[in-house]
Amino acid sequence: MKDKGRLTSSLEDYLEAIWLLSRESKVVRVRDVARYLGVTPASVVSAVKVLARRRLVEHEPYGYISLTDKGVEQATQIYKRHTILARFFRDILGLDPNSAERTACILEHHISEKALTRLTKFLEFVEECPDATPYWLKGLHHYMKTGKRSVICPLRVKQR
Amino acid sequence: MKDKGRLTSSLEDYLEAIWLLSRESKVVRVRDVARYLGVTPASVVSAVKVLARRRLVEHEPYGYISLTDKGVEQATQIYKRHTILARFFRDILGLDPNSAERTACILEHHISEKALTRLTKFLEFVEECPDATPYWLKGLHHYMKTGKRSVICPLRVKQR
DNA sequence: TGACAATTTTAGACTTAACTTAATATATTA
DNA sequence: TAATATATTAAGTTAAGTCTAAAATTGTCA
Repeated sequence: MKDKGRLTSSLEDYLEAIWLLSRESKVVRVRDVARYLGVTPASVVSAVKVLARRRLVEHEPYGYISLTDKGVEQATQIYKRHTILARFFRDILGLDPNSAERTACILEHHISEKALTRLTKFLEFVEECPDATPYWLKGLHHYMKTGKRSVICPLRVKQR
Repeated sequence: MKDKGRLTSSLEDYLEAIWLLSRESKVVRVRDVARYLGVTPASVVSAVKVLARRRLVEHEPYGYISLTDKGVEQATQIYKRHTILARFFRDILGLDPNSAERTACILEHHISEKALTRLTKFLEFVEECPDATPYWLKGLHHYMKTGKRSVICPLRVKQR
């Protein structure tokens, strides 16, 4: 039994779409996915075939598409990658929401589990610490905007 | 005159390789690139053709490969993306050097200019501030390792 | 200098991925 | 049950990235 490796970006998009749609509609049809992703139904069918071969979705001809447990797990992971990245670029790096989203949409297919874990911890560290934005983060955002360090930040002066 | 859009990941790798090799060897031949990237010379030739069509490299048959100004500029950009990402994942997120490198090698082909700018500013903010590691970063690293916040960090307590 | 070795190029083919269109098949429902 | 919506299949396209094998060129050195 060979390991099938990671899904392609495209297949991840299909899986993610199915998952997202199934959270709103109870049932997901080929047509829904096609509309959502802006492709023809035929494309969805062949993608679904691959996903089914990998036991990520179940699909009987002319029926609904449903996720297996494995499928849900993997879709969840993809979506988590997406949200973590979006939050990082938006809340930490101060990218506008649209750019942050677009960035997340691309990078979510390429970031490793290891890297994601660190990013997650980072966000946790920032967002769950005090209930307000940490001083240093304010300093960062001020620096991003003005190029100057706020007085609050550099408590320590270059020694020598 | 249509815009040609971004290079593919693969072509970026070729361009980057040529640039890197030209910093050590004065001249770069097809063979060098092939060895460096682990592909056949034939593959290099067809890649170089594409790069030449885009005026990123110059190459007369059976001759050396050299970068145009545009090529240098673009290669430099790619490499910058690489180093910024590697530094971020290594120095900020505390990923081991190998993982950080691998992550950078992949993401360098996908991150947008906008996102990179922010990341750059972030590193600048951290690395050029005091001459030592900022308190909060120490706190972050401590948190990454132990899962606990150091006493230094949470000065502010949850108010309600 | 001339032949052998190394290198480069070309031609052709292969694989994979991701699509499409157009025809056919199945469901739904008015 | 006929019309409509939806799904599937078959076949083809485009593109990227690679390879092998043969041909062309260049470099070297006895």
